[in-house]
Order: sequence, then structure tokens, then C-alpha cells
Amino acid sequence: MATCGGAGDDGGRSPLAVVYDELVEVRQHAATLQTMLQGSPRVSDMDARELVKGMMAKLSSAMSVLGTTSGGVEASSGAVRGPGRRKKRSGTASGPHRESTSRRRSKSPFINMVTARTLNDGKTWRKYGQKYIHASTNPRSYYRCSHKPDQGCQATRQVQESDSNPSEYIISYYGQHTCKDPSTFRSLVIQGAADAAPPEDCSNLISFTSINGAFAHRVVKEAVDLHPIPYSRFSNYSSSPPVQEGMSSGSLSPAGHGKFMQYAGGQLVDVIGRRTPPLTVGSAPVEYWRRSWGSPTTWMLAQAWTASLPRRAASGSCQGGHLAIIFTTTTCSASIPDQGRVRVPMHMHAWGSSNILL
DNA sequence: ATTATTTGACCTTG
DNA sequence: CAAGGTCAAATAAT
Repeated sequence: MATCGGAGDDGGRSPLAVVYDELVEVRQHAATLQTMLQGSPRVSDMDARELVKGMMAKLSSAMSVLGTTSGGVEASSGAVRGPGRRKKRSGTASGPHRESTSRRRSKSPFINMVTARTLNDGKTWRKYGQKYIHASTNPRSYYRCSHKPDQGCQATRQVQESDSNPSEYIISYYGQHTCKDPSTFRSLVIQGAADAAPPEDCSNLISFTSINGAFAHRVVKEAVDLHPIPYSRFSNYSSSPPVQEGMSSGSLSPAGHGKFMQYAGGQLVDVIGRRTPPLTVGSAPVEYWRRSWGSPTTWMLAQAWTASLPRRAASGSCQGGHLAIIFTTTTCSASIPDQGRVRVPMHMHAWGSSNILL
């Protein structure tokens, strides 16, 4: 969590000016650190010294380039070997039209650039591309935060092995992490939910009921179909779901029923209910439910998904009496008649109980 | 089996 | 049009 320095606003200055100032600041910090390490005799500090040394060199280099407009950077682009026949992408014709979603970063906030000897910076990243860049012998790798799918975290980074020093990586960070470590998520306990009476209005609830030991789900009311659910990402979901007013007063979770998912404002807000063996429930992104609403696909996916929860929700606390919320990202697949095997990214919440938490 | 990475195609920008 | 950022099918890793 260190890396994302506090960048801030950049007013109306040019990007280069901003970058340059940042570099100046980083170099100052590096210099300070260097000084501090000077007097330390500990062996383990050797690495740090080496690192700082590299930082200083790179920063100075970068600054000179930015400051003088020309860096005289030249290199031969490495030969691109290619063991990879790949059929041309079928798109364009009938495939899902590429919406006007911009593919390329237009003006992402530049946070900072560091040199490091390891790719591990304490964050979880997912690599999504690699490219040989002009005038650089080593390829540049593109990563995005692993929590983009489930939490919509927009942070990305670019990693490039230093051309001059093969043991170093030059890492550029873009955007800021808005994600939270799922393991730190606290559970939400809602008093009285377990024994509460069913809500009067179930129009926005999806019920998962345990039937003969197997989970099935059903729509509590058809109304869900009626009021449109915008195509919004579940990632908008807040890690601290709002406590429904009605819940504290015990208006949800009817006896005999398992769990409910609740929509509000066109978006999945929460899943509420009480624990019933085999203990779990979950939620899916809004668009998923919308897509396969009422179809066999929904059923099967829900079943497969639910069945897999105990295994996946190892991090969860599902015991006791009330509610616990676990946040996990995974995918679900199921064999659907006429559709083959369907895989859908899932963003799961599991509930168990907890007299603890929150 | 599921999840992560690789890598050529695709796309936007300058 | 070139450069580079992104997508996603194929593939590797678990």
C-alpha cells in the first residue's frame, strides 16, 4: 500500500511539469533515505543501498530527459519471436459490438514511477498485456488491479525491465487503488433478521430457498422483471452496505425461506437473510441476473454457484446465527441445455452468521 | 476442474 | 500511419 503516493491535483500545469515535479520530490526522498542508510552498518541494508542507488540514477536520467526535451534514447527493438498462430478475431460482423468504450488510456492520472528489484509491491495485479516499445529492448508489461472485476478498482501499472540494469524493474503506477482487501471486510450483523417476518413488499427480492437439500432459487415476485435494472456493474457496490431500514425493524427474512437479494436504485444492494444449511447464498452482478432472468440458465448457474460456495468461501465465517458477509470473486460455470457450458464471472457474497463482527 | 498468462489482433491517439 | 494500450482466444499454470 505504500506505493501510491499522495499525488494530488495538478491544477492546470502540463503533464510533463507535473511529472518532473514528482520526480524531483522522489529524488529528494531517495537522497534522504540514502543519507540515512549511510551510517547503518547492517548487512541487510546493502540491498536498500543498491536500490536507492538505482533509484537515484533512474530518476536523474528521467528528469534529464523531461527537462531537456530530448534524451537521445536509442535502442534496437528486439526481435519478436512468434510461436503463436492465432485466428483472426471474428469480431466486426456479428460479434458483440465494441461499444464506444475507449480502449486506450487517454489521460490517466500518473501517480509515480519507481525502480524496484521485485515485482511484488504488496498489491495483487493481473497482467493483461505485453508490448515491445519503441527504443526499448525489453517489453513493457501491463497490469491492472486484480480487484477491477469485483470492486472496480482502476489502478494499473506498467512494468519494464531496465535496459541498463537487468536486475531492476521500472514500474509506473497509474490511478489509485480504490479496492479493499476482501479479507478485511467486516461482516454486517442485522439484529432480528433471522426471526423476522417476511417483508410486505418483496418486489425487489430474489429468494434462495433450500428445497430437499438442494438449493433452488425463485423470484419472490415477478415485479423484479418489471422495473428495469440498469446495466450497472456490481463493482459499484459499497463494501459497507447500507443497513436497510426495514431490516432492523425485522421486516425481512421470512421463516421458511433462506436468503434474499435486494435491489435498490436499480442495483444490487445487499443480500440479506439467515443461515440455513448448507449455509450459503450469494449474489451475482446485476447484469448477470438481468441477462438470464427467469431462464433455466439462471437456475442452473445459481445452483452450481451456490453449491460451490462452501468450498470457495473458506475465508468466510458461516456459523452462528445471523449474518456475515464475505466478498469473493470467482467465476461460475454450468452446463445449460442448448447452450453448452456457460461461464459467468461472479461476485459472491456469502452469509453465515456471526454474533461477532461489526 | 478453475484461474492466470501469453500474444496477435484490434483500437485509439497523436 | 505509427506507436502503444487493450482485448480476448489460446495456452499455461494450479
